[in-house]
Amino acid sequence: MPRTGRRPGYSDTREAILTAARQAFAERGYDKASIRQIATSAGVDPALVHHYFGAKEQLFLAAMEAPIDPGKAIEQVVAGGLDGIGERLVRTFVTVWDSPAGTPAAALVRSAVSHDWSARMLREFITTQILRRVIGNLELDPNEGPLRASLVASQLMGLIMARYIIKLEPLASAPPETIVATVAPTIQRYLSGPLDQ
Amino acid sequence: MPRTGRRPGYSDTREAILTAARQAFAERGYDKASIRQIATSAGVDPALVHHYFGAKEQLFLAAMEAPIDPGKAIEQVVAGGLDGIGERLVRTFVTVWDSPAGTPAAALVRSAVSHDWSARMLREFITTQILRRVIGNLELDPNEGPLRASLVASQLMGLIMARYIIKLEPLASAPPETIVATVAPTIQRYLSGPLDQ
DNA sequence: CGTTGATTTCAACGCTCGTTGAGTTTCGGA
DNA sequence: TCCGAAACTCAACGAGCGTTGAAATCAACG
Repeated sequence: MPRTGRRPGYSDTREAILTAARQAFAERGYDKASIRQIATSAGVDPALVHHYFGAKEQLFLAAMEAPIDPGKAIEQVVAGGLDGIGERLVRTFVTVWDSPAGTPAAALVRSAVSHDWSARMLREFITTQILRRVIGNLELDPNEGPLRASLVASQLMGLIMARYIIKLEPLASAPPETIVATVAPTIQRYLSGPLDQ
Repeated sequence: MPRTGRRPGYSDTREAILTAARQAFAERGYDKASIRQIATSAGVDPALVHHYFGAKEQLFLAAMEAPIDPGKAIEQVVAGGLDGIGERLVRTFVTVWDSPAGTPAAALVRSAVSHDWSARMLREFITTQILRRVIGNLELDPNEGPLRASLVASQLMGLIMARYIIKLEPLASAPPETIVATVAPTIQRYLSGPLDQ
């Protein structure tokens, strides 16, 4: 029974590592997530992780790459135009975050707070992948669009922090409908209301 | 010229360590801030930090203890009653965070995301030191009060994240008055408006 | 002036981490 | 069937961390 060398039969090790990495990054953030623990959790030697993905940063990028693609969700939300967009956005948002798809996103947020280039990544991601599309599709006034969009981002990031990271009650356990009912008007006003009232 | 032993003359080493610690915790969060680097930044040996404050957790507590006391600020904000509280709250909030007093608060937030008991601390702090006082002083309906308060917390935490941590533009460089004008109505509605519209 | 205690540094322990290079096993095409 | 490449592990390096115990120096009080 060899303890080293290639294993017999088909093997899905690469995906196993990615899955373990996503969960680790989501639960602990970039810095606290360790390659050694990711390897253990994938039933593998740490060196194998390095063999497949190279340095830790590249593993992080690989783990984030596939699962985060908000393109279709944004299109659906934005398709209906400004009317009722607050409700559609918040409902989609909470649905996604309450689902397993929220895991890698949580990883980005957790990492962004303590890690400099994770913060840069998140900023780039938010602006180029989300805000820009929203602004473009909604045809907002170019003078006000960016501010409106970043206000939306601030409320949604606060929702993430309160509900999923800090777990502030009663927000953390409130049913999705409560969140939608209370937060949607804020988003609606940030996008379509007068900015100073 | 001795390299060890007590230094001649008066010494404010204890305070120097606390100052360095506050800045380090604020810039890097609990985990990444290292005692060795705090010591270096205070011009001191790491062992001296331990001599004065004990373990790292106690140093963190000591660094947070004095500077964070929102009692008076809250009283002023709340004193005027529900009318116009959104504007007063956001203005006070931004003023404090734009000032040096924002440093230790940023430390708490940064640490809370990656560190479990920092998150617990921040949650306790927000609920007992802030939300409870706000709810009590404003005499909110006990059924709605906690939800209203945690919605306020979510928007304010999102503002922190977007403006001070991620530095999302144009929010990060917007003048305080813009923040007040745009965010205050949200806070006002969370506190005094109908919850579902 | 001598002694006690506070202040400060030094050297080291034990730990975890990311990363590396060499070695071992299996697969798959020629 | 052979052989190169892919998969995989082992052992180790070097760095940084929190923490510790002992020693050195100075201040203060009798």
